[in-house]
Amino acid sequence: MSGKTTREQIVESADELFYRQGYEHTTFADIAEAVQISRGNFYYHFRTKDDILDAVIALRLANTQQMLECWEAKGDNPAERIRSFIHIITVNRAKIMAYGCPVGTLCAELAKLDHVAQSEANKIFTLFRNWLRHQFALLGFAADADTLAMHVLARSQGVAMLANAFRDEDFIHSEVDQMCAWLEACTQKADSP
Amino acid sequence: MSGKTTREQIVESADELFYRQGYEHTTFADIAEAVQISRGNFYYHFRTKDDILDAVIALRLANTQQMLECWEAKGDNPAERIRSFIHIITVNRAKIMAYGCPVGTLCAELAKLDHVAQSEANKIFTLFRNWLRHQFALLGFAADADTLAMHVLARSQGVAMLANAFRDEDFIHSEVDQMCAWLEACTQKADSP
DNA sequence: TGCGTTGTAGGTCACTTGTCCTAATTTGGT
DNA sequence: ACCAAATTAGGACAAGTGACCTACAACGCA
Repeated sequence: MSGKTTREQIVESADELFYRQGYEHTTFADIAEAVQISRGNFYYHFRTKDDILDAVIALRLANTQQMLECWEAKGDNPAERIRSFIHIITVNRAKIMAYGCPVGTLCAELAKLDHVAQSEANKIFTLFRNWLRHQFALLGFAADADTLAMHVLARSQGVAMLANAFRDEDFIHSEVDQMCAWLEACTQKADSP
Repeated sequence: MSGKTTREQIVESADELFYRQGYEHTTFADIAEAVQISRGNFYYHFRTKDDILDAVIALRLANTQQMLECWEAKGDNPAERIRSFIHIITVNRAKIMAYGCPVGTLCAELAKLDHVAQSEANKIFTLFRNWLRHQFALLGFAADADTLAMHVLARSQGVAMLANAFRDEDFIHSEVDQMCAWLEACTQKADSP
């Protein structure tokens, strides 16, 4: 059908299901039905459920890395790149209102399960963190770059959390606008001290 | 032993376990062991697991309501009360780093499970939201009171989320300080326009 | 064509989970 | 002391889960 291997299909379906239903609540039967293969079959591709989780996290890490590199490659200035990050929430608002942030909700779930893959999932956060820190450093905030990066990350997470709870699209736009205004004020302060 | 009824002990233990392990991952056996009663027994007190969840949410709603009323009763001005809210994160930082925000993580989990108690759990958020809105209204932000309330709520959620993922206490203090400074700037702007 | 590798299907197994039932025990009022 | 109600203990049950196994089909290569 599609040019993708069965393994890839499993990982992508699991990725989507883990996002929509959570890791623990997603069963082998769910994934098997989504991929339209026999239950027993995909023990050929993955030995345990944790192995699937590892593959899903690896996929998300790769996709995130790629997205960040894509933004990096574009000729925009760092401020514009940070705005791209902020607008992830706007672009994905429908899914975020329905299921929350994929990164945040996964890390939160794994923390509660005290799962071994916790640290691996957190690397997705670290990817964003380091990338944002780099952008802020380019803007001249050498000392505060990491603090600013964490600040942007935190506000995005908070917006995703409440947008999910209240299913409020106006709130998303309001907060995104505020964050962009804050960023504007930041950069102006850095330009003319 | 303690003056509490078995039912109260069950609800309190379930409350703690749901927070630490999540709702779905907590089993009847877990609760029974924590309360030191027979598994079969507490079907006398609760017919289903959902019933326990309802009771836990009701308890959290009551506790939250009481905390807010307590702050309301104190002679502090509204700005000081909002600061009390912000400092919940500081006071509970150990648990938040370990398990995240009790309200946020529960709402997020129930959203993924598409659970019927979703709307009930969200009422805890609404309690905070309305209370914060009221404080901002008292400060003179009639039109923007709700927006400001949601803003404070969102930032707190974001801090809790990342504090949990990165287990970073310094980050908590840094963000709390920033929020207090932001609040200070807000109120000064309102006082002398 | 034949054969070894790769992939798939369906069934099985041990275990856990929520739910329920019944018998025993405790408690409180008379 | 006695009895009815409230409470508890322990086990039973069906459903669902992750994990595993073996037989069969498909494919590539000689």
